[in-house]
Amino acid sequence: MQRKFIRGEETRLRILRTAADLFHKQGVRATSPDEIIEASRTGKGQFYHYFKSKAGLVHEVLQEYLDAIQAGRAPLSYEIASWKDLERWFLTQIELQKSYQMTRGCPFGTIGNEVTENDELIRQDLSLIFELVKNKLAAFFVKEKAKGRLTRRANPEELADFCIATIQGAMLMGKIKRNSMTAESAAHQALAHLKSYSVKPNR
Amino acid sequence: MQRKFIRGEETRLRILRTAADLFHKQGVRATSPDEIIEASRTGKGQFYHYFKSKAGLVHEVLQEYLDAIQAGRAPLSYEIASWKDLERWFLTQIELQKSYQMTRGCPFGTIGNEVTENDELIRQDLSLIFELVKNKLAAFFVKEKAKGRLTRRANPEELADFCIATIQGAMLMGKIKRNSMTAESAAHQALAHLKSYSVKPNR
DNA sequence: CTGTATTTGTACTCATAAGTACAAGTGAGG
DNA sequence: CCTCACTTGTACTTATGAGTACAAATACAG
Repeated sequence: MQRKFIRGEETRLRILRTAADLFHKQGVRATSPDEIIEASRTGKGQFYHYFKSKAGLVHEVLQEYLDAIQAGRAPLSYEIASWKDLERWFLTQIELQKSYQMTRGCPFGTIGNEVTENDELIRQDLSLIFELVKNKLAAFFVKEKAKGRLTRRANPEELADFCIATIQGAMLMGKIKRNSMTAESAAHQALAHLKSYSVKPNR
Repeated sequence: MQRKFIRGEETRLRILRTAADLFHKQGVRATSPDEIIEASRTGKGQFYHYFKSKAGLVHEVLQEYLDAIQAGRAPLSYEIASWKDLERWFLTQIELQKSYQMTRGCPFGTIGNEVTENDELIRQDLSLIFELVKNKLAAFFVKEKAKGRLTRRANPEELADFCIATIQGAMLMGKIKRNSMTAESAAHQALAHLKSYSVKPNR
């Protein structure tokens, strides 16, 4: 009895993906259920059958992002094993943004900026995502440090947070200016700073 | 005939300020004219008498921010004449954020993240604000460089953009995590990086 | 081939968003 | 003291947002 209820699962996924895309494009608030329903070629029936509310859908969208990052299904790799990987991590995000002609920001940042005190659950979902990303970045710095390739001063978590903050700011500015140059140069500045912690191992 | 039509100007300002505060708190999209009207203790009549539409109001709010920065009426100083000033520029923004218990981000970033392709005018208003800020920051780096206190490599505009991107990202993360620590450490990292361009003048 | 679980479609509801229409009030200059 | 520009109040209007109700279709289990 393996493949049961597949039809519905596909519908659910179609709604989820469409919603994620619209949220990324224009934010949560600006996206109505009706718009998601039309873009996903479904109906009210399905929408509220598979999701209990719009807020519930947002939660599931974020959950899916989290899972994707954990499972390596995200459009960029969060597994950093080298400085080259880290550079890719920065630049790929801007490349993705360019693929939308700089009209979008980071999907998480976009949603994050909309949260108010009434969206506590959403805020926590986002916190979790950023926590996960931070840990993945910090893991790299920890390893480098263990190998004696980072100065004693370097604090892995702090550096990881710095990476996230910079790329978020860079992408936001990129979207506002509709121009990738400042985003790219901010990323390069950040990378230069990070590398300044790097030292030649003694042996 | 100096003081004529003051009553109306006060009403207009009250609406403008209330709107700015609500936009900062919860974003533009989440703020309805009715909410602004109620919070400013006015009425529909006044609202549409003094502003042609909600979009027009947003534009005027941003215009007012721009003027305030130019006139030095902003809640933080954008006139940077020393590294100390620059540090203050970074940290004051986070202090302001703390005064709202980390429930808000940067007023410009908050609005900026909401813009879509239908808000071209608003996007341009924001671009102008950031351009102004960038120029003020860049002016400092230009002066330092002229005095031989920055390495030849240092590109003032690029450094200014880096400042803006970092503080924007830091404040966004601060809001999402509802916690100032990462924002503060990101700001310190950024400052450390900027200072790394600083050199002792030869004479 | 029939009953039950799942999936889908359509019509309705109720509140809010954004704006209009227009009447009435206010107040300074002549 | 009257008039006209400015200011304010209240009642519509029309569209959209978010969700409910419920019937019909479909699909597999036995």
